[in-house]
Amino acid sequence: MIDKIKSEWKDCVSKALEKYIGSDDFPEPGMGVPPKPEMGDIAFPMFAYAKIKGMNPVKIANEVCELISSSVHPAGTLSTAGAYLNVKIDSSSLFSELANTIIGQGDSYGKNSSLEGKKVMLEFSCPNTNKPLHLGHMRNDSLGESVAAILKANGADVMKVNLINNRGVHICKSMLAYKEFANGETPESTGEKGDHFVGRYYVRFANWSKEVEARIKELEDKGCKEEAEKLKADSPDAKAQRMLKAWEDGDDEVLALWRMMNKWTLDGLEQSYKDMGISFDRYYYESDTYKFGKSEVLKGLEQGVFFREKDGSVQIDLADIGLDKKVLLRKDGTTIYITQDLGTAIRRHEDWPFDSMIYVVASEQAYHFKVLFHILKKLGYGWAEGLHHLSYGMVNLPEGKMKSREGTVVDADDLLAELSSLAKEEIISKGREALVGDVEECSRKIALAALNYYLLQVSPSRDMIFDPKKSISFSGNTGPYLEYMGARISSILKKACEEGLSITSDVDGRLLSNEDEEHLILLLSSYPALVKQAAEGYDPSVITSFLYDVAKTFSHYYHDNQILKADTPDLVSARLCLCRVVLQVLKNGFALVGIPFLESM
RNA sequence: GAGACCAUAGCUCAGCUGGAUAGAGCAUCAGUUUGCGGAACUGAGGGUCGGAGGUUCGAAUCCUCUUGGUCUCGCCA
Repeated sequence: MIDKIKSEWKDCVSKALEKYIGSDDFPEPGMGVPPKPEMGDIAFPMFAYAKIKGMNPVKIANEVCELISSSVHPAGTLSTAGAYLNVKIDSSSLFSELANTIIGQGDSYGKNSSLEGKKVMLEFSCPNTNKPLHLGHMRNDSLGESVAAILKANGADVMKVNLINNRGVHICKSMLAYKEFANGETPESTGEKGDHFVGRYYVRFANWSKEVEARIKELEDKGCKEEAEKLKADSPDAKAQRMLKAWEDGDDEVLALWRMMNKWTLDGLEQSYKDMGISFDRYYYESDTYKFGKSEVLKGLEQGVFFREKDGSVQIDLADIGLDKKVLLRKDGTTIYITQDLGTAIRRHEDWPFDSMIYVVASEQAYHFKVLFHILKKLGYGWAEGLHHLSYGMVNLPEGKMKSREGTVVDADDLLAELSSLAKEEIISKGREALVGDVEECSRKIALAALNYYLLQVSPSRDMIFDPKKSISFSGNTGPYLEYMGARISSILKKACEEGLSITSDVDGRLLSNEDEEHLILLLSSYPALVKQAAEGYDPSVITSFLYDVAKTFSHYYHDNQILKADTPDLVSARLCLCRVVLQVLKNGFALVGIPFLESM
């Protein structure tokens, strides 16, 4: 609706300029937004025409303004400010139509069909089965889940997939430590969450390995070369390598242990996903795809896309994209990371022929994806053109980077629990337990809002600093602030119902004529275009900043204007209707960025 | 050495398809409740947009160079 008005005005200005300049050979008028709302809603700078006419741009603005004003033009008021031609849209006259649209479409307001019929596969999270999720995964998961929601809102058919990294020598490490030290304990027997249980053994392995390394060095220093060699041959790392071999050879005992521990971790991860409101449509496991990747590489070798090095390894020469050679199969024929990813990509396209596939993966893997996409194209897969790496920066702590060795990794479950308990304290200190009903559930939803909003409001490409203690405050520009606005509006609407007022869209929109009201109307009507924009850039921050803008404006409005006790019944109705549509749009936006809506908090 | 990404207020971040006086939040200081939720609202101080050139009527935004940071360039994943 607002787009239509804008383009009408653009045409109008364009036509006026044509008349004024006396030819149609001039640049299209640029459109912007004036710095202050009272100056208008659309701005047309006239600088570009100064040169053509050889005239002062301020004069041009004034004369074009007169030209338009004196003839038929779209609804709105023209004014000039320096070299700018500003249009003030009569937004209150838009309100009736806007309110009808929003109320009529409800949860669908903002959705569009620009990606109708497009199949988009979205890969994110991709944990390994050695350890629980940490803060880095949370950024990944927030982004993945949000981009999926945004693409869906644009009509795309989205398939969310997770690739579980459940094979390799690192997996052997936790298994080995378990075998060595567990004495048969299980997550059930210790009451631990499965992923944390397995993670503990992974850490145990690292310490064990370090101890043995130290002992080897000690022996070497003492000159006991033989004993040192003996210990080295039987070191934890050597054992892990042997276990990997046994595993790939199909050793029953190793496989049984792997299945058991793998399940423990996956059950734990599943619980975390559930807590974080994350879900997947399909899981892929590296254990299933690596062999397929190998056969694809061998096929490519036959086609001459790859070559076999003298030592027997299979490689590709990437000179055509300015890169070096890259190994695809080791000389012993075993696969590496990229081999598996090749197999996984091809298998996925067979399973579900997507138009595009987005990998949500940290920016440190940019090289990997560049090579991967290139190889798939070389193999002749046309769909490889639709592959995209949505790269995001690291999450660092105020003290610096997270390091598992130094124990500074922020655990996802712990963080969520900490945030929930902060929220709970807040609820209790305000004495709102009775109001919110299920305190635990409400706290969790506040924690999720805080987390998702914080993670999504930063541009994906940037590294970010996350201070678990300070960065997530519940006041200011935060997820809980947005939830709070939702709760307050809900509360007003509830009160209105209790007072027997009906909330309809059949109101006189012209009564909504103060600055905040006009601003809100324009904001709400711009929402559908932003949903589209967010999808084009795979960028949830478009939505988060919009939501903040709406909440902030409403907050100000609400503070300065009475709603239920407005001067006349008609004004009460109009304002209630405004509340209702603001709430609806907030809710719709929340759904795109992982902010749970709360009626009370 | 090569490439990618980043640099904006004390801190955390917006703004970047070129437009008017560069914006939020936190922190600091000062205010606002006889009103529907104070997790709120208002105001103040705080900036040579890393630096230097260039393009342009106009540059935080585009180009070049430069400085600093992070990451990558594994037969690890």
